[in-house]
Amino acid sequence: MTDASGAVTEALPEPGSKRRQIRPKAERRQQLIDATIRCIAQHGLSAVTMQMVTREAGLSVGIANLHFKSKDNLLKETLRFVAEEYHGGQIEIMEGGDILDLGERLDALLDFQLGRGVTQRQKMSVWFAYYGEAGARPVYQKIVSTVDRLAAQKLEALFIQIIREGNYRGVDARELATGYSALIDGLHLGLLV
Amino acid sequence: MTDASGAVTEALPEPGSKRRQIRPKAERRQQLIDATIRCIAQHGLSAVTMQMVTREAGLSVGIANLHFKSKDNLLKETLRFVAEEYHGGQIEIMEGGDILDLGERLDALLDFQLGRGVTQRQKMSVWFAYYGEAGARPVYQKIVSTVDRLAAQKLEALFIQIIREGNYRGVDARELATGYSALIDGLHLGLLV
DNA sequence: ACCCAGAATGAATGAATATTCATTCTTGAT
DNA sequence: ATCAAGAATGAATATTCATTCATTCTGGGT
Repeated sequence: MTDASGAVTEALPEPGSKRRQIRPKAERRQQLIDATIRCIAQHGLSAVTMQMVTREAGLSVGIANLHFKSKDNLLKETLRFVAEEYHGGQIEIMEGGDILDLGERLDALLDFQLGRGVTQRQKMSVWFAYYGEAGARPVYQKIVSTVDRLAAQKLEALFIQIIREGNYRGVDARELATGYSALIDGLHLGLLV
Repeated sequence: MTDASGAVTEALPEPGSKRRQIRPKAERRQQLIDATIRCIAQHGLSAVTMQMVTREAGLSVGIANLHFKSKDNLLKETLRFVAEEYHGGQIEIMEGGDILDLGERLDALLDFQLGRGVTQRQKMSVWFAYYGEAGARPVYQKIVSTVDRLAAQKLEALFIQIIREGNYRGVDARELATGYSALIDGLHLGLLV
């Protein structure tokens, strides 16, 4: 095919190229999960469709059911990814040996929890979208609560250390951890509106 | 019609009666909103269907579109109802003249916010279900933020009074109000999982 | 006793969407 | 070069669901 000037067109694979690319399974899964996150953040969990997600990922509809077996499963895996990433990051900070001072460690935790990029904001949208459905979906509840409980334990452990080190009296580490978590969650929620 | 004993049956409209009842518009609207709240709490916002809501209300499918013009509108009105009830209750406590002692007033507020019946829990589910979608739906955001802002102002006013009365130093009422609200929201969230 | 405004019904319609699968294409091994 | 394995595609299918509307029913007014 030639254009008006007679030059041969369609030479380089431009952005919207239809060239079929074969990539390993793991990469495609992540690509689809990332697309799902963006779709949920932008359109809301209840408006997400398979077509939407696969288009966002630049792939065909069939592929989502090839790598995840259903829409339900894709959503579940997306929640698992976000949950593990968020809580995993916290846990790494809390038990990581690279920061020795406890005060600094708490600062780093706060920084991680409240630091905000577009991506972070998107993940929070996803997080709360699932919270909204958690009451009705035991599967979601289980994923969230499993990973949540672990982070809560680490946080309590951190507070226990801080209390001991500072010789504070009359403070219950568990209550402190609960309150701290609730406060952070509430602040996140406020950022969404 | 008579049964074996000769007595006249079908006298009283038993529970599952098919007898068509005509009721004023306002009553039907509330009936449908209540059913919607229960459905969202039980099945999640994204799983709610018109059939589900009308069956829960014990009415036919057509009626929802008669009183609300669409599903979208029914959901919007349901959110408005929950938002106004929740924040209206808070505001009433905060500016109500029936409790004069400020400490007691704060206690009453806490009681209202954390007191828990089944109904309260259901409403919380609804509340957070909408939060999850708020990022994607300007309409929801507007409803929530409008009513939210007002409650935040009243809360700040209450804290200003308390700070003045107690002669506390170095405390910012606005920050205190923000933190208090976030803490309450976070605790509610925790209760859902 | 009769009417009728409008409340209520639910089968039918059409649009949206998850899922399937026959086919096409890519890549690495031989 | 050729081939096979399996990754990717997207048109077709089946299902689910919001919305419509022709029809039925109710209760207050006359």
